[in-house]
Amino acid sequence: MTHTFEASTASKVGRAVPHGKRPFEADLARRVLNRHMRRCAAGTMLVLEGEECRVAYIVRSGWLAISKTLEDGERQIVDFILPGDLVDIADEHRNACPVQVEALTLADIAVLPLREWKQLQTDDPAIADLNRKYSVAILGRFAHSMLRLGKGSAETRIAFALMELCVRLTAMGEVRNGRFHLPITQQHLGDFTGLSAVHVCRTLRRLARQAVLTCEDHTDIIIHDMDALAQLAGIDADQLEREVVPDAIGT
Amino acid sequence: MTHTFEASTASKVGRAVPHGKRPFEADLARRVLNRHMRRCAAGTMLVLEGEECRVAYIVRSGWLAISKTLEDGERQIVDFILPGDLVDIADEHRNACPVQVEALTLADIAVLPLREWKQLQTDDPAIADLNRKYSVAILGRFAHSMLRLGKGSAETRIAFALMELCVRLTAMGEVRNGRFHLPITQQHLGDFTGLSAVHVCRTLRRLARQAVLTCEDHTDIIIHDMDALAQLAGIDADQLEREVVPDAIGT
DNA sequence: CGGAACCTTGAGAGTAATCAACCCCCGTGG
DNA sequence: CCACGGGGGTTGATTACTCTCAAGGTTCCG
Repeated sequence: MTHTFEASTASKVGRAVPHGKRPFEADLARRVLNRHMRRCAAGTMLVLEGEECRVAYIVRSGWLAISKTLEDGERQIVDFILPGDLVDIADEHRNACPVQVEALTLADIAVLPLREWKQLQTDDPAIADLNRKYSVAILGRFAHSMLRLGKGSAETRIAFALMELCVRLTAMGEVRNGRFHLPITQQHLGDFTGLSAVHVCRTLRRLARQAVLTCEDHTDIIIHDMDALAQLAGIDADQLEREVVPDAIGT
Repeated sequence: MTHTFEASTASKVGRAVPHGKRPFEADLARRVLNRHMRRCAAGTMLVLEGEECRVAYIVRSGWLAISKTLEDGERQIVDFILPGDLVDIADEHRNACPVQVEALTLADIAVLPLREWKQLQTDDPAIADLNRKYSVAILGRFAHSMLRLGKGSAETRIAFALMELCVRLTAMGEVRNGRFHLPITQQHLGDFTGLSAVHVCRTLRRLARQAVLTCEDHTDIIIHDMDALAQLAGIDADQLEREVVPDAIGT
């Protein structure tokens, strides 16, 4: 039973609310969360499209994906969920969830029944506030993604996806010298950017040839020239952080 | 002063909550809304990207677009706002809105300061509930749009866009025999589907040649074969309604 | 050692963008 | 009344980007 909500995660999550308030670190929240921890293998489906969903997820470790599938099987990843993130897509008023949620890596997740999750927000206004920030951040990410999907070239989309992940991981303290771990395949990146895995590969190689970034061990990304990447993505890194990272909202 | 929130609109909006509850028809709501009515010419920018936004909009008549622009000027329409819809993108915690809101046609809009909007929700739980439904609907529309933008062909995207609008307009009673008014240019449709205006035109003509639909007067669409359109869009019309129309959520 | 999953690269095909010309409709002003 | 201009829409020709198919490479693991 190693996967409880103790120090390491609590401090990481706590960073989401910098100025002294750390909702998920509060005794109450930690106790509730620990009661619902669950470990999921990579590939586990947490919510299937069209099935009902009456729980909220708070991720302690591992990456999740929220995705949606076309009738012919083509899949679009709508959002990546990183450690410390909150997934609140449940809707008590309907019995069919419009999206799918799956674990991309081994993941430790608190699975909160909707009632307890609401209670937690009622009991601790800071948690309600955090929830609002996550909603705002996800809307920001959606708008950005739609813009790139609709009007961006392959280079723009890849550059943007990497910048978004880099900015979010930076806020979690997971980036050192422009280097971060990317525990997903090129296929996943393609499902997120609307490109084929083959073209993701080509685009990454082209960026590497331009000395913008390097891929290492197929699992790490090192960004050498953030300005060039921002130029390709068509966004300023600071602005992106404000619009996409819950930690940066309202501070 | 013709643009007050009286019978015609109130009943249309009221349809959003079928079972006897009609929040925007209640005396209180109507009085507050009428105090803030504003008429906007086509092309009016209500919110600029990057500027602060401290108001909510409730549309009485006319179409709006929520859009986002790339540095090179390419624009993506993220969502269309129809009569009776609610736009609540304001965030009291930051001073830069991530998207732009503009009137596509002449429009009558209630512009509610955030404080009054919140008060209204506090005073009338039915309005708070309505707000939640609109949030859920917009998320559903975003997920669908992202899927089509990422993985759909031009035909799929156009078919989906028309189906979404048809379904939403049907819920408002604005569709008769598959025919509805589309007060936007092909350029707008292109900005929404991520296609060039030229290719929107070609695709519409192809659909017309296949007898799926007809365009009339450049402003009306008549859908002859909804099943074929649904097939192309990759979605069932009933399912789409449940996921995209606030009226249909939680009923 | 064999297999599986993923990455890489090349060649060819297909889709949508761009450029360009023309049309139509409509409002304006001579 | 008509000439004019502007905004959309339509169509064709050409270009460019991305997909698909295919083959081979690497790493990891049973």
